[in-house]
Formats: sequence, structure tokens, C-alpha cells
Amino acid sequence: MDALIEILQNEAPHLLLKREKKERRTGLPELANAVKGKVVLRFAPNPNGPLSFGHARGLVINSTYAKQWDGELILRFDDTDTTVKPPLPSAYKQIPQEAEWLIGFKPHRIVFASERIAHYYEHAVLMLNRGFGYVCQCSGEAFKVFRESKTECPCRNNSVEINIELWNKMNDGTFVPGDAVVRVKTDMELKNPALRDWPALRMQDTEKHPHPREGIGSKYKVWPLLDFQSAVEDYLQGVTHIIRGKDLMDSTRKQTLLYQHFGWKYPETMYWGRVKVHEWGGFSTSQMRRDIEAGLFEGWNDPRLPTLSALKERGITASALRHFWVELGVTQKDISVPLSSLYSHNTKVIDATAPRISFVKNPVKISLQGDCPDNISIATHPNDKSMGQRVFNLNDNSVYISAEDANQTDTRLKDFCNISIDGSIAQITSTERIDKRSIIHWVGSNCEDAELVMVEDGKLVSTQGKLENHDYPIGTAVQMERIGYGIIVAKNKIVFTHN
RNA sequence: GCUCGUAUAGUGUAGUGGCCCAUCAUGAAGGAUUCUCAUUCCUUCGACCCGGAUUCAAAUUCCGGUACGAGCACCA
Repeated sequence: MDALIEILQNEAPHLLLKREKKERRTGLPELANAVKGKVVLRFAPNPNGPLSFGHARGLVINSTYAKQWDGELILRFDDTDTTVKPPLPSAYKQIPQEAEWLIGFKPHRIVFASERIAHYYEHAVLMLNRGFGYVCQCSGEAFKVFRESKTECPCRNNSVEINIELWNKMNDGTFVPGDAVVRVKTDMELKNPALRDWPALRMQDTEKHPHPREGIGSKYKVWPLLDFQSAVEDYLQGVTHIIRGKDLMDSTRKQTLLYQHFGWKYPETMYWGRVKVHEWGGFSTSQMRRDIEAGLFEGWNDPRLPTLSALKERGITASALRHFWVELGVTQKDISVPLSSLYSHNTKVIDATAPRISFVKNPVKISLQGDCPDNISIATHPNDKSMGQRVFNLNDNSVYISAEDANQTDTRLKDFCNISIDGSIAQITSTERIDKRSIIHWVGSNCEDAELVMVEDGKLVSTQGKLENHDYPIGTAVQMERIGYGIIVAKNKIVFTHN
């Protein structure tokens, strides 16, 4: 045995080391090559609309890592498209606010791509001068043939002088959109067709489609495309880690080729897969924008929409969203998640502080016979007596209960009394709880009419009812007894969150 | 068509050769507490895509299928 140990000691000492018990990893996976205080991450949406549920993933994951590594988070507006998915002016203000609400701190830097065009031009010219980029006058159709047949396009071998001359023609208005693009020279023999001499800058008709930002407007005719703009900006900002959807994997490969030309080191990258929500299916910011403009929805915060503002309005907390996305992690698997998982996180966040409130749907008034007190006090929260009492007024000896509860004869008004119902009259049979009859919620007859708004199968459903008198401020998350959680959006209007 | 990626319970997720007849959460079912169909607590259910190979040992490595997703835009 000793001899054996000696042999192992010499040959393979690692086998003698005691293995540590594996522990379940919690939270996000380890960030590769991260140095405390030196991590720079970014979240780069197109401001063609406010943030949606999907954007929240990018924000939550990147901000969580930034916090964990004591690093920085950049919020970057990738607003370089004025034609296909043009920026929405209001989004520039709304996005930073929504981001701060969600992640709990202000992004350390905010960058507008549209204000950094000079930097992109500088690098474009550098690229042309060094000969790893060229101005291509082929049409998209024509180049597609070259790309598929691995053939070099004739523009590829233009001299630097010609390229600069063509570049100037792009900028001075000699060329019009469609006449020319700047391409990065990679290799037409590359296995992956997506990487072959990819386009870096193109022209846009900014007279017809001016950029909505003040001072930008029609100032530029040539605009960088995502892969180029993002690559240069990531370098200029010192981004160390890029975490984004795996649909941008080829983008990483394209950008890595550009980085090699420039002699830069590409950041560490991580990807997540596609997410679908059972209840929502597919949606896009552009489509939502069209639908809102067409009047199909009330606005970006319409409770039917999967935008951050709508979720917030409906009572989903930032904390629940953070837990939800962190729990899904950073896997490259395409997933389809049910909303119940988000709701379960939200319940954990709000239940302890949500005051209980009584909302009676389809109310019917019944008068009470027997010994009826003037009022009844019920705890605001069953598990937290410090939240005080709710007082139900019984001055005229009548209450509202829900029509569906009025069908049964023997039941119990919660925290009040047993009753025996006969039509619109109920006999009080006992104030003590003496049997296991069902318990129903109710309100006093002095309560006002109220509306409960729910989203069911993508449609708004409004239910009328009687709401317990209250003085909670707008925005309070409450729990309607026997119904579910909701948000008070007006004195007499509640939007249902979930149950 | 070419290229890239992913495949663990209903849904997510942990797991990088032995600790795994597989973790945690959610879900479902049952129960306890509770004057809410809420909260809290307990119990139970349920999975390594298929086929080969390597190895004493594979969820984990390799090869081949299959399925799903993405890129090949003068969108981001």
C-alpha cells in the first residue's frame, strides 16, 4: 500500500488530493477572466421603443455582473438606423428611467451612437487606408452571388486612393443610398458565408428619414451598421465582457475579424438563447409601435403589452424581474417559460407588505336580520398585526356579497358572522365560527362602485364591483381577498396583477 | 443550400469522468397552519434526445443520427 502511494505521489500526485464536495452553484455562472473593479459591461438597445420584457434580461444579467465585480455598466443607444427601425424620440428619456427602476442604480455611462459618428468615420478611413476595408459598388443582389460562390467582387482590389475617392463620394452626396457600402475585407473562402467581406457602413437618405435627435437630423449620409459601430465603440469604451443573445454569435465572429485587422483584443463573450413566454408568443418593438399608433393599444404601458412599463403598471416588481432572469441564467438553450414563474417571484416580494382589501365582484345587496353591530374591524394583514385594522361600516344593517356567493344558503361572512341566506335577506345565526362552512368576503353597504381590470388571453376584461373603502395611494400593491394581487391605479380602479 | 448553436422531470436550472438510481426552484397532487381560493410549513410525483465508440467507470469525452433555434440584411 505504501509503495502504491509512493508511486502515485511521483506519477500522479493530483490523485491523492482529497476532492472537495461539489456544491450547487447559485446565481449566475462565473464571468471568465474578470478582475474586480475592472469589468466593463454594456447594454445596447435600439431606442425604437421603450424597453420590453426581453430587454430586461440584458439589463438584469449585465447589471448583476457589473455589481458583482464592482465594475461599470454602460447604457448605449444603438441608434444608427433612421430608416428601417427609426429611433422613437421619447425612448431616449424613458429607457434610462426604466433601466434604473429595473436594476436599482443609474448606469455608469450613457453613450449615444448617433453622437459618435466622427469616431466611426475615423476608423472607417483608417480601415480604408490600411487596406482591410473597401468601398463596394455592387448591389446587394450582386454581392449575394459573390458571397455564395466564394468569388471576390471587382471592387475588392481597388487602390487605397480609389477607395478614399469613393468614400468621399459617399459622404458628399455624389452617391445615393444603394450606390455603395464600405466592406471589411475578410476572406471570401471563409466557411461561414455570413463572415465573407461583411458590410460595415452604408448610406441612408437622411433628408427623407432624418435622425430624430437634435443636431443629428440630416447631418450624415453615411452610417455605420451594427457590427462595425458596436465593435469600434466597445473598443473605445474599454468593454471587457459582452453578454448578449446567441443570435449575435456571428456578429462576434465578424467583429473578431475586424479586431484582428486593428490589432485589438476582443472582449470575453457569453450568450443566452431565445426566450418565449407561453402566454405572449412572439412580439416585436416595431410591431407594438405600429399597433399603438394604429390605436390598438392605449399606449406603451397598456397592460396587454409585454413592455417594462406595462409590467410595472400591472404590479410586477423590479425585484421579481431580477430574480426571474437571474434564475434563468445565461444558457444558450432556447426556452419557453410560463408567466407563473415570474408571478411566483412577485408573490414572494409583495405578499408580506400587500394590504388585504375586499373587492366584491357582481355585488348583490343583502340585508342582515338579527343582532348586527355598527361596524366590524378586520386585520389589514393576517400575518402582520402592525399594519392595523380595516373598519367595515354596518350602519344600515346590510352588506354586499358576490352574486356567485349568494347562491349558497349557509355561509360565513369573513371575520364577522355565520348567515343563512334567503333571497336578499340573511339571518345572522352566529358570530362565533362553529362549523366548517365556507367563508366569503364582503363589504359594507356604504362602499363605492369600483372597477377591476384584468388581462385574459390578451384581452382586457373589466369587472364591476364594490370596493372596500380605503385611502391607499395610487400604485399600492394590494391583495384582494379570494381574488389575487392587484395595483390601485385610481381611487376606484384596480388592475389585477396575478393570483 | 451553406454556416453556427443547443438538447437533464410539465417548465426552468445545477452538474465539465467516479460524490449522481442526478441539484434547486417552479408546477401538480395530498396534508398541516390560517375566519381569503393568499401566505407559511410538511409529504409525494416527475428527467439525463437516439445509436455507437473510448474507459475499470460517461449526464459529463468522441463519432453518427434526430429535433429545435439562429446567422448568411445597404435592421438592431
